[in-house]
Amino acid sequence: MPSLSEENYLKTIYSLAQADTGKISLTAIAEALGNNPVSVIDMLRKLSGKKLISYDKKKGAKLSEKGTKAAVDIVRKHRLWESFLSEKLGYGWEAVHDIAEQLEHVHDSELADRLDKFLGYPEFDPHGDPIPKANGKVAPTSKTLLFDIHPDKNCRVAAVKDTSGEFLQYLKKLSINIGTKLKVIEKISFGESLVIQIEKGKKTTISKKFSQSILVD
Amino acid sequence: MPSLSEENYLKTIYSLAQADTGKISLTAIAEALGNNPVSVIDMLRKLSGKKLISYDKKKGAKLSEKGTKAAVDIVRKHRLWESFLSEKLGYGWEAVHDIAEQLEHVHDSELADRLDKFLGYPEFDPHGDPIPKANGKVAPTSKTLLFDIHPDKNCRVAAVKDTSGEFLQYLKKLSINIGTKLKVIEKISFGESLVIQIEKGKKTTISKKFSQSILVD
DNA sequence: TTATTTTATTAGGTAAGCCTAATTTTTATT
DNA sequence: AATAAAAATTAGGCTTACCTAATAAAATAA
Repeated sequence: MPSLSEENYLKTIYSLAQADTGKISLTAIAEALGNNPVSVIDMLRKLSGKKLISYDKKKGAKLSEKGTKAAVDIVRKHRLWESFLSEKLGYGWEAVHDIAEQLEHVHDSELADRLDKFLGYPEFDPHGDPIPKANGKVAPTSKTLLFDIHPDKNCRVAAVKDTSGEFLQYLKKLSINIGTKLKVIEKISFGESLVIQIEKGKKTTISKKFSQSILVD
Repeated sequence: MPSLSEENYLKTIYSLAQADTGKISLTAIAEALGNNPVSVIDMLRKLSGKKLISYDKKKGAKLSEKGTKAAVDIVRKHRLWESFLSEKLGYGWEAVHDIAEQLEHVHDSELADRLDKFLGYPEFDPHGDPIPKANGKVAPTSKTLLFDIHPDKNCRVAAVKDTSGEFLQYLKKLSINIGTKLKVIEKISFGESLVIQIEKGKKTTISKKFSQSILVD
């Protein structure tokens, strides 16, 4: 049984793979987890040893079949718990993530399936992400340009189309990462800019060009 | 915020205090947790440093006000989750304990209260134990040990003092649940065992130890 | 009271999962 | 190709929460 840390690494590698931004490098994982790359290399070796991933300096990290299974399982639990927190306990969508991050690590062979049944087999979590089925099937996520999102909708950064330092620097400055949740507040026709809210915090105005370089789902 | 381990120590000290078997010694705690007494002394010093307990070789361990609060909070979460698992997810009462042991450590300032509300403010968990209220009040248990019941008296299983899988498995085998009606047929002085009748059915001989792990009213 | 057993404690060690500092390797720029 | 920058890696350390082995202190039995 993977440890809590191992599960978090698997989950992170899984979402980086989903985001499809090419090679999953040490630094990408380190950044996503807020860890030091040194810690990451240790863990990748451990996960390799357990045949949950393959890792190669050149090719980066990649989940094995076994690792994918484990990761999807965690994602399933995460999204089911998010649904529970939102639908049954009345939490707002911005609150559910952190609690589900804890709940997803609870181990029991029947828990996810019972919860799924109790919730009426929901298709999507409160953020609109598909909930993996018990058999491991995940509905494909269609990615959209941030620019095309309608106001008041919540979304999650899935990928970026620009890899220039300038662009990434700006993302960093705004604390936007893969997985960061955004809400489109307003679309300003004049000047074609967008007002967005980043995670739970600050509202920021971004340009059309910028919003067309970010893919969300 | 106490760590997972710290929380487990607080909870253990709390239940040893409830059980009221005198001094809460190092070895008693070690036994309850399945740890080495050496590990226990380390942790007790740590908890003392945090003013969650007092510890003295002679007097044993004792929760401070702050520690009691923390312990009751964990017990509240544990019993609420047990109720959820039993009532909403349909788990059997022997299965809920282990899962609740994991769920009780999920941290969120509102979670317990929201869960409580969702469950309709239940008074007792599936094992018949009172669920502490949000203000920290715990209903007193006016229950008697099955062992102390006089022959020929009828009683009803109200709670169990042992939540080990082994014990609960045995209860299951005897078809004893919360609410099951028992009649004490005979108390055998030699060997200190008890002959009881379960519901209207079979007569069974049980050990002193077993009869001291069942609370009836 | 002395011997024995139980309980508490010290000393030192381990694994997991992090870290900083320094170094090597790879990639990008001039 | 030479140089600079970025990424990967090694070496060594830290904290938490455990452990064993050895010793001291206290309680119990002879």
